[in-house]
Amino acid sequence: MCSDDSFFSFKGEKRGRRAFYRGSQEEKYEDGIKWKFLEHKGPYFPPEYQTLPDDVKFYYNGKPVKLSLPAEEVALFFAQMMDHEYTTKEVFRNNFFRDWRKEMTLEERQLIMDLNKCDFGELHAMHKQKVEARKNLSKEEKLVNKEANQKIVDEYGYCVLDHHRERIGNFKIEPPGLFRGRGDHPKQGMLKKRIQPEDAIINCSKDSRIPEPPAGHRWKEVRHDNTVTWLASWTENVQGSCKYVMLNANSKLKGEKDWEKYEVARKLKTCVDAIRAQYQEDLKSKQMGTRQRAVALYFIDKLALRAGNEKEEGETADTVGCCSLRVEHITLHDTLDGQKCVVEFDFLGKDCIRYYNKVPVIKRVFKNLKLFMENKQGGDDLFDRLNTQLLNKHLSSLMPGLTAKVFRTYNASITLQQQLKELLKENVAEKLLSYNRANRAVAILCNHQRAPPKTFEQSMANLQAKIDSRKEQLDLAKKELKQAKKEAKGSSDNKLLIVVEKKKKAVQRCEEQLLKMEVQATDREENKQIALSTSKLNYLDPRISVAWCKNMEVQLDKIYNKTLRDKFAWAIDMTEHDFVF
DNA sequence: CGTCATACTTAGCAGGGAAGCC
DNA sequence: GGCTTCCCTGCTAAGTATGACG
Repeated sequence: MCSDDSFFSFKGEKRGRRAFYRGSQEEKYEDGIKWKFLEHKGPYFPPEYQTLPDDVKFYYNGKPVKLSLPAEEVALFFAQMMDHEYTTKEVFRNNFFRDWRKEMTLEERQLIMDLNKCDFGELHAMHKQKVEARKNLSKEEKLVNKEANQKIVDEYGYCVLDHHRERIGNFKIEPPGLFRGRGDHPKQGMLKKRIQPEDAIINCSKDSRIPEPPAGHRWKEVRHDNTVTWLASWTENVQGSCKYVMLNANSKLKGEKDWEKYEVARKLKTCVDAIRAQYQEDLKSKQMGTRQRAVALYFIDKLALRAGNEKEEGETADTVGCCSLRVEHITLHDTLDGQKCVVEFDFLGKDCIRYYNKVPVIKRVFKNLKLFMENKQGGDDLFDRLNTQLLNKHLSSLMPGLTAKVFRTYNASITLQQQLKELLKENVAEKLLSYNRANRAVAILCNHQRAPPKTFEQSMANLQAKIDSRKEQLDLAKKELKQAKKEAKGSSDNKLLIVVEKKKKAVQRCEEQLLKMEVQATDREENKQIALSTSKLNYLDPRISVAWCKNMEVQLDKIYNKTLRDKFAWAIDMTEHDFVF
């Protein structure tokens, strides 16, 4: 459907892909090779557990019990979380208690049989005290800590990859603790064990200085695999999944990958019409599987749903994406609020964020959905003949590199571009508001939510109070101006004329400040439950924003903070004002 | 051909510090 | 200059996607 012509050199781009390969030795490697040289110091391990002071005691059944070191460490994990709601949850407590008992000695295990008889009060109090003490450190003490941290970053936070010194993203091994899943996670409260060097695999060049394991330890393995980008990995015990130490987003390798992602999405732009025509056609297919695929694709395209891989039941919270939708997640309405063929979605997506939406769909989709739901229970798969592998196989046959998630990237970026075109404004504050509105339209499309800030109501009220007082001030300033004009009228006294000018300026300044605050209030209110940062970071082609800033004469740092400017350095470097996504 | 493992991107949240406010 | 607010950064969980394996 779409040819595989290279996507180099687009309008509005100073250079194409070559921008990443300045210098003669920096040509792109053969397929799958990620680097030729990689050197680093290995991951940084968290400090060992320090036993409790003698005066801080754990009590069981009212009696003080001196716990063994491993049991004590895990007890403290629980004690530290006691202000949090999930230590009251049944699943959390049970998982914790089961794993805690595994760390106990035989005697401890025989004694400590009931979590409800455990008193962590002193441990909890000690923790709170420590937090408080840390907060109250003097400026100098804080500076000392900061410098110590910086030393760790300097030593472990960088690697050398093909002649470039690069920042590592997460060079610290995750410390042990109690697993906190999102939503109703069946494994919440389980013990996330301490990782030892013996658990860690190191990846680096053969000819590099191999990182030294901490004294008295050895690595699980040292390998030299240049088809992957990670520097170290370990297996996490709660879910049994692999964790990786990887480069920072501002690295060349990550930037290149990011650029490629957006190029694939731009490629989709050139053939999305044909793909849409195709799935419209497929809605009529005689093959049930093809029709299901077409409906799923319709959702993914129109609603920016995620692909929806299968998940192992009981291992994670019950969340779904498009392909894994169940009958119980949608309700069909022949008519609703004056609209025809409305599908009501209600399901938990990634991170247990609720997706709730009422969407009118085309008739053929509606009829197919009715068919798919026939003779099924709520818990049955809506698309029983479809999974993400089948879907992606189909997509990659339509366009090289096309997968389900590309639609999210494409629709997010194209939405931003369109919205920015429509929302044209005069002054900088308003321009930024319209940028945020465009950003918000994308965040809504992608269902990027956040918990309303805890202090939201209060800070909103504070802002409103400020607006009110500024209004009063403005009224006053206007009156004064009027008065000054009156006095100056007919007079040629220069002093009076100067006063008039002064008052004019004051009114103007007041008006500007008022407008700024009102814009801020609107922006904040509209943003209450919406997270803009996720789409900015992951879905919006940065070249759109860079070009917009150039055209609007808005400083880039008004929309991108330092981290984002670093991450998108490639886009800042290559984008001209006439860039079109 | 389904299942599992692997690698990498996407996600929201907490805590701390810098910026903004009076 | 002290206080509050809010933004940034780090953290790590939770997705997507694909290739190996039996």
